[in-house]
Amino acid sequence: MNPYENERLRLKAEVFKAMGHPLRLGIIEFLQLGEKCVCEIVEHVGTEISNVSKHLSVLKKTGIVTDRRDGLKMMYRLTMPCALDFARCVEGVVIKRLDAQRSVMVA
Amino acid sequence: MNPYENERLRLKAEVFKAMGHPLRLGIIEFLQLGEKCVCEIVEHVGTEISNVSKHLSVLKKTGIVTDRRDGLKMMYRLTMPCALDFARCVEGVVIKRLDAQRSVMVA
DNA sequence: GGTCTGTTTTACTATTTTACCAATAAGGCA
DNA sequence: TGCCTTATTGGTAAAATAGTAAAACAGACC
Repeated sequence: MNPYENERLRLKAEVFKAMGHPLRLGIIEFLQLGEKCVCEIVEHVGTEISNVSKHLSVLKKTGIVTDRRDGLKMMYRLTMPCALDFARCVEGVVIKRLDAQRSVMVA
Repeated sequence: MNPYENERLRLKAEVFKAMGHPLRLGIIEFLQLGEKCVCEIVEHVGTEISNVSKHLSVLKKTGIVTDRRDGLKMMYRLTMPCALDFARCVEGVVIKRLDAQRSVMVA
């Protein structure tokens, strides 16, 4: 593994890592509905606005979302559509695990 | 966001998080070539075997890989093919950033 | 049983991430 | 200008993660 290869993996891992938090994933899914302001995102995910803002900056840094100002509001939108394709795929795996958990709980 | 929704996002984020480490991503890409033993993986990624073992357990826990014993060796293989599709997609984004970095270095 | 090989687990330290709260922008409007 | 709304940044404590080395484990083979 040469330096270029290491850097490639590091950048790539950064994208996955950015998506690897429930709140950030929730934001990404919400943004599928279209451009949203921070205030709408806060309302949807239900946590401190400062917390949301920081998570948004993580997503922005890796290029998953981008923002623009609209008056007082900052509008965020997705810039990596393929992220959603994969998210859908993972969904299948996750649903299985959720069902398994429910079976255990019911039993 | 109800409890089920939260749990769904948590599990889903776990998959991304597992892929969000350069070493683990390197392992995943290596396993595209087919089933490999821990010793081969160690040689490929170039770090302590105990470290590789721990990363493998993370990947296994989330269902990205699975293992089987073959004599003394533990063989690992991918179980989430779609992970690769997304990885390829992210690749495009990453390559752009890498190129940008190189431009800066050259300039 | 004893020993070798291949792998996992444990114990430890250093670093990173996270959530919360307070403080600080930055734009709109009286 | 002053004040309101919206969002970001800084600080801090708690929790999670990563890497290393040593110990433990599991199967193969004598």
